[in-house]
Amino acid sequence: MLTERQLLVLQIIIDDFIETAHPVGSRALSKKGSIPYSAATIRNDMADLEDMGFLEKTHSSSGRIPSEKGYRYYVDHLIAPLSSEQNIRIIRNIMKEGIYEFEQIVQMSAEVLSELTNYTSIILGPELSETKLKQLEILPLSTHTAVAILVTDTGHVEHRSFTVPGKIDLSDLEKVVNILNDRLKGVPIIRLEEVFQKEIVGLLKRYIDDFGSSQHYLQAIISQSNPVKVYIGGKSNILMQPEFNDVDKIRSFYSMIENENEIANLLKSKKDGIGVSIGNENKVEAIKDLSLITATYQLGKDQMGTIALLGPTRMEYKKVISLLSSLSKELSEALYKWYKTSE
Amino acid sequence: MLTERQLLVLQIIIDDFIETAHPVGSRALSKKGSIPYSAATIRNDMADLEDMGFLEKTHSSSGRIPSEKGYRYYVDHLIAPLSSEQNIRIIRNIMKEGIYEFEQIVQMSAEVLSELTNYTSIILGPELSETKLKQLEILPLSTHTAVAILVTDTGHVEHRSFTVPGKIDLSDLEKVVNILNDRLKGVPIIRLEEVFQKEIVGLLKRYIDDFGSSQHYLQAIISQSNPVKVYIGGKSNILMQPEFNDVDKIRSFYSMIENENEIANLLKSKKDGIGVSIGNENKVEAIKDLSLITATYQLGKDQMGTIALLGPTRMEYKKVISLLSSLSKELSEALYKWYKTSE
DNA sequence: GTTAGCACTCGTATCATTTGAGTGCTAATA
DNA sequence: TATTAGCACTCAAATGATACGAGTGCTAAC
Repeated sequence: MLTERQLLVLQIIIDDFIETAHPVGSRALSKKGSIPYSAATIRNDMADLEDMGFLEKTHSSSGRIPSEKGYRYYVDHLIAPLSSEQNIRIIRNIMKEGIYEFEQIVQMSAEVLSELTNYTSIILGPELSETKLKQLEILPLSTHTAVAILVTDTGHVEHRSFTVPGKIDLSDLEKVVNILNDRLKGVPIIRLEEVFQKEIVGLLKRYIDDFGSSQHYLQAIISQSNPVKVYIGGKSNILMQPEFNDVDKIRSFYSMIENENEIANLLKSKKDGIGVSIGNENKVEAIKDLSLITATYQLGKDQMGTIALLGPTRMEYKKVISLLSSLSKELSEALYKWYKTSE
Repeated sequence: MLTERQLLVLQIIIDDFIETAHPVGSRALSKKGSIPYSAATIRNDMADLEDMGFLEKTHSSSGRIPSEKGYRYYVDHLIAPLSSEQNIRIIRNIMKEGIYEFEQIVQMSAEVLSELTNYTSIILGPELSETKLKQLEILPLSTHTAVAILVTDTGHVEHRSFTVPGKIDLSDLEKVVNILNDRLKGVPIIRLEEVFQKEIVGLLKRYIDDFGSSQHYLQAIISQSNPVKVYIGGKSNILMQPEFNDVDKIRSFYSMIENENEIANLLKSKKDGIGVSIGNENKVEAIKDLSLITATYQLGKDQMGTIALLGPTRMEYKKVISLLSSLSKELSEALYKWYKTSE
């Protein structure tokens, strides 16, 4: 369907445009020597490629720029995964310090990723669906206040302080904590509230004198919204890209990127492996002129997190894809080592 | 030194410029009716005010805009603190939900503050100098990994996971945790490391068989850098201001605002009460054309945090100052109630 | 002391013109 | 038949002239 030469032309145009962000003209291409045909020949192919929807013009006598369909074809057929010894070296460098803390390493990865690409990186922590409660503690801080701490088997810690009207009865508190731990340890985080309601409320009512007044607080602790953690790196790096030379674009980008929920939803639905969404392929309005590359990483058996890069549709797909797939592999490995003895 | 009329002119010009962001001309002022003098008279006063350095021109035949000296005078002499029933109502609304968590309330305050003003708000958590250790826990997650949790008397929780090469000996761990709690409870956070070195290392060496190999990990837990928490609200709200219509300005603003350390340093040195730094009065290069209004709030006896708003020098000083002072008062009160029983 | 009047300044908006990189099409060439 | 050269045409962006308007400073009159 596409001749050899047309493929070549398409490829060169996209490469060129990715590099320069300027429309690519036939004459300039021919002169640059990366293709041994005359401007006229290239022009013919360009016209064909435009008819087929792979290229576009910004105005009637401009050079060509890739269409989204063009990028899609490019990503699907024209890029060979880069051998990425260099990437791996960089990534190993992040990892080698020894994982002191999962969150730290993720944060750092996000920053490096963005630094390396000048796009904005987003990392989603693992979904909590399979995470289980390891331990629950409630420490009294004073007569009326206490802090509840919730630890999962992945080492994730959540805490919440609260204040109660009456005095805290220390022996009651101990009883409550014991019962809670007894019944809730090993229960998946997302089922905590359900189990609490079904199995524990009744139990506590029998054992604790004035349980009614405390139920509300306990419930708040247990059912705390457990959003997936979102790490974003280099929000301002993306401003280096020429497509963000427009103040309005910056505004809408930032008001999107600051809404973590939206971002989490954006990424949550991604399936395994590398995913590429170009421009309007994205369902979220605010990034319909950006591209999103996602990769997943494994944590334990069933848990999964997502790494992503958000940049202009004119993105260095080759580099980004290889970088993300390296990183996701390394991350999975490091986390495997870290958690393998947990089960 | 300044005539009544000159004061009036200065005041009106600044008010007008704050509102519109456009240079103010004599004719327009006179016509608007807010001052009962002719354009010529106003012009004379304007010229005098310019000679004295309170006003500036953007070019030889433009209207006047306030100079930094002008803003300074305005802030120091021309604004009467707004009676802020409305502010207080808004703020009370934030507070009344009941403080479930200090951090949550601070975060929320920051956002509301920014929403109300369209500037960027910054809140510094309390300095930890006077905060004391309430409890230290180390929970094993698996044979090689554990998570350490550190709770302060203010209900602040820090945690850190780590992995050790050898197996974790549970009875040793218990001993260690007991010794640590025994010796470190009530010790100010900033002195933790010192006390650990002086009093505990020796002790542990005697009690624990293979203490040498674990010392490193314990140390890491205890001496974790305890930076002051920074909450920033409405990073993108400030883009609404017309002075941010320039992409380069946005770039430099964002690369500053994303460096939390720099911001923490910027605010840490502020003394009690309300502080106003206008333009070049700021020592940090990146905000030399912005104004920073700070207020402090109290937490307990000696601890102090800072609330700030960062906006263009053309800032609604009146509104911002009253808003900040109301909020700092409310925050201090709320925190007082919250922590009063702690000691 | 205040104001009216007037010449002057300068940024901004508008419009015509030029320039240059690009295109499509046709005819010549290999 | 596939490629290339040539040419007329298009359009964005840069340049420059012009008009406009909001502003100023200064002087003289009130």
